Amino acid sequence: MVKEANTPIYKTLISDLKKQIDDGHYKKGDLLPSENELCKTYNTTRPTVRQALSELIRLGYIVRHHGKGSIVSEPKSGLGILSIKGSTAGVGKKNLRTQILAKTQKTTWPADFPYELSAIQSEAGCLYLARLRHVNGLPTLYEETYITDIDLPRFTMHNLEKHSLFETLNKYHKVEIKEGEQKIWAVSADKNLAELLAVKTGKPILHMKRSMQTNRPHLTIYSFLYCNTEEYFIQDYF
Amino acid sequence: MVKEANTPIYKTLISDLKKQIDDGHYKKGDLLPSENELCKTYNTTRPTVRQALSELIRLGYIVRHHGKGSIVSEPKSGLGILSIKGSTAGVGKKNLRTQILAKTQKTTWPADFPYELSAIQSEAGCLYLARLRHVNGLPTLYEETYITDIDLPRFTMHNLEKHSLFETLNKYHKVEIKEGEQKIWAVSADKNLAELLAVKTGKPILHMKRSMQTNRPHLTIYSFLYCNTEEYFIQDYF
DNA sequence: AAAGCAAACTTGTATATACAAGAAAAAATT
DNA sequence: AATTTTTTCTTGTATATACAAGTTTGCTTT
Repeated sequence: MVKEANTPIYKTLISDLKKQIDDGHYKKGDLLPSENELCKTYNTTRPTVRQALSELIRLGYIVRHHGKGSIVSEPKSGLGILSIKGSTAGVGKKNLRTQILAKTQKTTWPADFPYELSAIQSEAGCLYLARLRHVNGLPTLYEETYITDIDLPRFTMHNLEKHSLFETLNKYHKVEIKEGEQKIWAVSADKNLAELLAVKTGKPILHMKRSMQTNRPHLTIYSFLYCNTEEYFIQDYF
Repeated sequence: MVKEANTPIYKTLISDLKKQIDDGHYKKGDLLPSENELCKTYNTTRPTVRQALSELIRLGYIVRHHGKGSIVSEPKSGLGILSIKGSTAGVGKKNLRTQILAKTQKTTWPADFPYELSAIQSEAGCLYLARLRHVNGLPTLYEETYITDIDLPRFTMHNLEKHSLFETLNKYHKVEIKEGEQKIWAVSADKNLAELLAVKTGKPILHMKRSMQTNRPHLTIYSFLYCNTEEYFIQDYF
């Protein structure tokens, strides 16, 4: 990446420290250099250093302790990942089959898309896919996913039947979920849903609309899902 | 509320502005007073004002626009906080009434408690309360809460009708949610639920079981809730 | 050796100031 | 009247400094 001359000092500091933490130069529990040391290194003053550290706190990279210093903390992993669980235990890979109803394809955003899109996002278009997850042979979760199509070359060729979407995004494109928001409803299965999930019309179905920000600017993942929670349930961490 | 003399200026500013936004003095889309105006009002300097505004951004209360000002936006509450939203906008404090069905009381953990408890937690016992939230007069969310009873003196006396549980825990006991886990179902309203939430038996109801770790060791908050999502929905951030 | 104390760190809060850059309003020009 | 320019107001970035307060270290005293 070409660094612009006008990049603010505090932003340089943020990316430098982030990189060093990601690369393992500073590990979990390590103490970062003190604010005054960072001032010397970057030839700047404490308010500027603190501005950078505040951002790292927000991102979950560090915690600060009064009188002690900045301690590297675990970057939250698994954030935003939903898993299907049974009443006794988790659902293993053997019992889970993913059926692709619509292969990953480049399209334009739907006209009635329920989230506001930035100009850049609209311009970029999106990748769309629809999947149906079967647990022990039972269709349980229907999910439609929209991903901003920014800098994801050849993403459509990945086989998302065997590997999870988030795994693939992370492994091949270094995309990480930073934060997200979800809206949750309990709805009645209409005719379409009843057919998809093989339940009777009127059955309670869990419905979620989710938007997830990533470490890549403008790359947002949107997910709309319906889940039959009769036998299993949805679990997530925050 | 008794204000301590040593409260930092920026914290006063945060709570003042938060209050004015919550109370509707500043509405969504409104422009907050400029940083310089706030400096005059609070007899302080821009860095201090900006420290407060940064926190309000983090909390989702405002967005700042270079050259324009600070614009009030919909507050996204903190980690683990669930909020009830309507299809058009958030549910304001005016429209939300909290009815206490079981006052905060010290008890032992239920025998059939669905989460594993550590020895220390079992020993400590728990505080229990049950609440029913009405939105625009409609009973919408029934919630049972269990809190490990560790170092929370006189917690039972707080009035949780007017103030949120998390606010109270944070304000008076400096308890913060660090991380959590939630399980989600869509269930059918049984007779009991139907009566509580004033719906017909069989209506789809959102059910969640949540456990939340705090910054205090062993202090875990458990919440079991049922929500009628016909008119409103549940929203959370991660 | 152990306890208590002081010094030397650390981050937390705050003042005062300066200039850059984006946005909007006012003034000047066409 | 419409357009352009200027001014003014806004937030963004940064320096320099000061003292408060929590934590650790090492010294001093017992």
